Amino acid sequence: MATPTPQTAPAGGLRARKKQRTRDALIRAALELFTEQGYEATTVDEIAEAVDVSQRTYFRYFANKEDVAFAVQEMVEARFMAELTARPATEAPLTALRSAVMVAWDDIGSAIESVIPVELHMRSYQMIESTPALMAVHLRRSSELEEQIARLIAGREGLDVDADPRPRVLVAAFCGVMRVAGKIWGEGADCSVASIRELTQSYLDHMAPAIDDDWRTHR
Amino acid sequence: MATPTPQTAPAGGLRARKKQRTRDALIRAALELFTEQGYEATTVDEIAEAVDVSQRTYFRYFANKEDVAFAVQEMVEARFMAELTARPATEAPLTALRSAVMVAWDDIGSAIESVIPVELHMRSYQMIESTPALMAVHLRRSSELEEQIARLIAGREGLDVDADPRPRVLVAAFCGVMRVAGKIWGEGADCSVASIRELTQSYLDHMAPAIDDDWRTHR
DNA sequence: TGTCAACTGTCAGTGGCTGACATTAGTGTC
DNA sequence: GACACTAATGTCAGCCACTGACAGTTGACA
Repeated sequence: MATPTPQTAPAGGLRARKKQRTRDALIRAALELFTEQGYEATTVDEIAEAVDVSQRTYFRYFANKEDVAFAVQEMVEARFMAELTARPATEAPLTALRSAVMVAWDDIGSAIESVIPVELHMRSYQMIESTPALMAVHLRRSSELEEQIARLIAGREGLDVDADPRPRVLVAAFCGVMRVAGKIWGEGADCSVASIRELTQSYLDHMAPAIDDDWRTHR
Repeated sequence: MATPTPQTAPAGGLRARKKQRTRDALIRAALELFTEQGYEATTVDEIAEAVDVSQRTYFRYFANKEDVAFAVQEMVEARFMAELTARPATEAPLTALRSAVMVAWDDIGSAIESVIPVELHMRSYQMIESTPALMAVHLRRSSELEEQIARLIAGREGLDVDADPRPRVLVAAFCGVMRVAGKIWGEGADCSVASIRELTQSYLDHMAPAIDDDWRTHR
């Protein structure tokens, strides 16, 4: 179960706070090691040692070696889903998705900072994109999120997600475009939140035109 | 299975034929074990033992435990890419993609049969979709294929895939929709090639309408 | 303060995967 | 057919991810 209180909240008693501290330390240490010497070249023992806990303890916090790399990402996704849920039902589906992303990008930076430096998160993102094993997990996680989004969209529109293909189709197309934007961002030089926000906007603008039959008439 | 193509070709010398036989046997044994007792519950030792080779030999044919599950899939993808390459450049991008898929589905069955029973491949597909570790690899492989397709489409249209976002955007949306179709097929009861072909067609038809702003005006 | 439960460390063991080296078995040549 | 050459395979040792079992430690709470 993910920590329900990710913010600077007092977080219950001493035991709970200690746990949170260990978890955050493991994330920080892991990401630092991964980005510095590479994911494969880093052993779980090293991560555990850096935080001064046993390997066994690491595996009590994270199910496997990959999971720790997505701890921050999980926060970001939760934020997006919250924004999407909050969009008014009067908005058209694609408009709601688009707005939720845009709003989410605006305050995700500070949320990340509560666990690790944003700059480290940026480097981690690039590392994920360039590490096959992590890329695979990243994509699977994305597809699970995709399913959640489709159900939410279907709910807004009063549709049965299994009977009407449109929610899944739209969300698949939307997420596909988002993934491309993320990839291009990772390859680029500008590691700012502003740049990914802008890229997202631009790519979503291209969605409808790209589906048009003939690209040659309107260059 | 009429075998109109020289699929049963002599394939070089004895050594080469033996190698091919071992490889096919490993695939068959692995898929049979995976689908019967589950992917995780099957060890590489079991697969190797079923074919009467050493574990080390298995790893000389396949880089890891996952790879063997995608050997047939790889054939299918190659077939699709060949069809896509063969489409006339006068076709609009989405039309070419669509046509290539449709043509490919038509004769993929017999190509698969040359290695394993189609029915086993169907069960394997479902197993992949329901095994997280394999699903992750499946998605990564798909995204790599996606990149190839985008470059091919860009080439057809005389565009720079890095400068013009439309190829990647279209392909991302297209592949997203294809993936949803595959998923729905895997969940359904009809395990025929005809049914996935039909599903694909139907879902692609929904693509453009789904992107429209308002779903309520044209139900 | 003492009891309980949560957290952690240690240890042993399984399974995926690799490098090194010896052995076996097609291939081409005389 | 004997012979060297080399690809394919088997064996073995070892690393690393991951897990179950058990014991020790430390917050929580009456």
